[in-house]
Amino acid sequence: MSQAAGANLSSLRDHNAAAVLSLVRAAGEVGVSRVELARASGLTAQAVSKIVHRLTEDGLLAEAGRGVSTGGKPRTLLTLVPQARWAVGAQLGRDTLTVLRADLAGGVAAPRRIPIELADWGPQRVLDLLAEEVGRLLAGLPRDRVLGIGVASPGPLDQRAGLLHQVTGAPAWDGLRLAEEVTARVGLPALIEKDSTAGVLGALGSPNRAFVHLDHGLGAGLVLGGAVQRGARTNAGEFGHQTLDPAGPRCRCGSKGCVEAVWAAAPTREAAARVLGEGVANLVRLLDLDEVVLGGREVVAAPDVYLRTVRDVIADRLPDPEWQRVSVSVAPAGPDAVALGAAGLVLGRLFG
Amino acid sequence: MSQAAGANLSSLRDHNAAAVLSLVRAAGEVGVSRVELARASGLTAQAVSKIVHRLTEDGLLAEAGRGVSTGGKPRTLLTLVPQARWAVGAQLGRDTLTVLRADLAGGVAAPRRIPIELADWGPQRVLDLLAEEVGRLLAGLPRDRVLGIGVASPGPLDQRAGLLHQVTGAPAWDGLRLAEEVTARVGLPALIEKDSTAGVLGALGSPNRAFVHLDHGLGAGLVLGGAVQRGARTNAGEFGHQTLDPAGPRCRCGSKGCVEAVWAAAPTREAAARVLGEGVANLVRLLDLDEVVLGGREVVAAPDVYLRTVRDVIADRLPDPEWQRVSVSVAPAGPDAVALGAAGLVLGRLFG
DNA sequence: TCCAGTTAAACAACACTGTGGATTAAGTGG
DNA sequence: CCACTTAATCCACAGTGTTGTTTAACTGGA
Repeated sequence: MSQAAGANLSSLRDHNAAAVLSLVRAAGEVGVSRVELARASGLTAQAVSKIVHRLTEDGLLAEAGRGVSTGGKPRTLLTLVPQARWAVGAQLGRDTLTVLRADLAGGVAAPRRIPIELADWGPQRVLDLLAEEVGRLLAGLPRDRVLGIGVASPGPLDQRAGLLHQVTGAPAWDGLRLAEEVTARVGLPALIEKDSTAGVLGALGSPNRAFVHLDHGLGAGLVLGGAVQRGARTNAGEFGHQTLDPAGPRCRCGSKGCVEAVWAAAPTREAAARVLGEGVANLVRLLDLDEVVLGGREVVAAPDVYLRTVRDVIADRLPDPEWQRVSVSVAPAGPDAVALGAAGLVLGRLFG
Repeated sequence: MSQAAGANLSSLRDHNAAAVLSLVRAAGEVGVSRVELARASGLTAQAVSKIVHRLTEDGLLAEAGRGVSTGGKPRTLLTLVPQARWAVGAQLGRDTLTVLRADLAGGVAAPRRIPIELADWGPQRVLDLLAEEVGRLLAGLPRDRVLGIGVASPGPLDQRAGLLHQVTGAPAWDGLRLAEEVTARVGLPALIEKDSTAGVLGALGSPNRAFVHLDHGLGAGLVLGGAVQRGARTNAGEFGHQTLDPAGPRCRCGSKGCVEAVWAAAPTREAAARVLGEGVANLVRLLDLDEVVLGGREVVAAPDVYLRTVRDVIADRLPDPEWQRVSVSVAPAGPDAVALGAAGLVLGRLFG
């Protein structure tokens, strides 16, 4: 419909390599055999054999023991070599800069959270600090094993062009070519992403899932049909400004009764969690999700309240047993979820 | 992330053929040259040449005049041969069966709307009628030029498995293997789709768009990131059951203040359209859409009211000029939009 | 201990994809 | 008439996954 892009033989090779790599990653530490890869990918055994050979030569895969025999030669198990490649992930928060290194398996190394004043300090000082931290993070690592850096930022922004729009309350950052600036400073390919969207890439999960980000505002990162959804202007996920109650309080966006405004005005955390639950139930039903991951500062502060309440509201609002099968969880990486997702954005290119 | 499917050389060929075909379709009756196709697809001129040759032999493309010379040999323009292939589209409505034939360019031939009683008549009678109509529709057409039939139905349903769930108010249809039944009766490959989702395929459009379907209920069909979104249980688009006002009237789904309930309770059509506008504004903002198409019986009855009001509400709710660029329109195929989309589902396979 | 049977993985020849360089087709303009 | 330009094709080729065959490694019964 849109991306009528042709593919050539090297695209084909890369695509299949990514498919195999992705399947091996999904298998985790247990490993998978070549036969299983062939069956799951639809490729022939011979093709898998060749692809695995190439990936092994590149150091991305390794053999890890054998499976049990079922009457013949036992399967040779393959696993990812997590530390064959790295990606840097960063989150520019209003008052915190988070930086970390992620390996191929999504493992976090050397996470750091540094207090900053995003609005007051302005881009130069913050980005210099970022570069310094990245330098520390990559000290001693061969540069050709570092795929790049992903930077998550509050929106709105232009993800494709790599530039920021008017970040609320931080005019100095307006129009900044963030991706270019970062590349120039740290010497790595840089990608930028809205914080809530980055969050959804922080861990593997269902092809139809959302990351609900409770920080200063309310945002959502969406993976639908197996693909990250950014929308026409790369600003999808404005979950917080869905009208939930036309009689509700006025929101900073100008409208009345946005989820975010109602949530912020709730008298107790329990009540706020119920409001969130309503919004999440809407989301689940509209997009037919089967997984919702909660993250962000507010969730980290009170994971149990949010988890329990959101589950309750969903059970209440979606009584059909078919719809009950929605996994609601808290992002395992906790306060690093968004930065890890930013790194995941970079790693994602290897996995298709 | 999910579909780690491998691809082989024939997938590659089909993919590129679809890409080229899709570009030619997008060019419309003006036509495109091979050089332009090469540039747009990223393929080499030679590859495009070969692909066009194959497609021309299959009768799908034809040369249609020459462009103007820019100092050298003028470009040979290519266009789709619309009637090289056909697809049948059908919509099972509660009180109407719509059947039509669509060509490759999305042109409608021989549309028919027949009064039925979906719930009372039951599957056998309705499907026999469908088969009869399809027979009439395809009389004299070589069968190998008919790609298949798409059938749109009220949800919920399992699109992948091709079976219906409990269609509200029509228990006789519950659990019916609709795709199989249709194939058995009309002798064509059959695909099924939720009516609102089918609607979004009724015409070409933005890669991030929604079809908002106002019929007995309110549904939405979503194309995001260039792909139709069906969700985990292939029931995405439950737009009507988004809570819009917790103090609103009780909905047939059990919740209170769903968009659908508030909409249905509106005293005037103007008021109903405003409610719809609120819901659409939520949708646009959440998913960052740049195109919304309105369709369904209620819209056909009063297109102007809905069009104007929805545009007004969006302008009001999304004041940022960046967000203003949302095209709101009424489905050009009018009452045939959903059936045409069902046919489009089948045709879509040719275009990737 | 041997050996037929079974399953996994690799080897070898091959078909078919798009690619790159050279060639032909069909115009423009002096 | 001819140099020049642009479009499209011809031809040899590199590289992908595929098919058919062979080797590796284990099970289990004689």
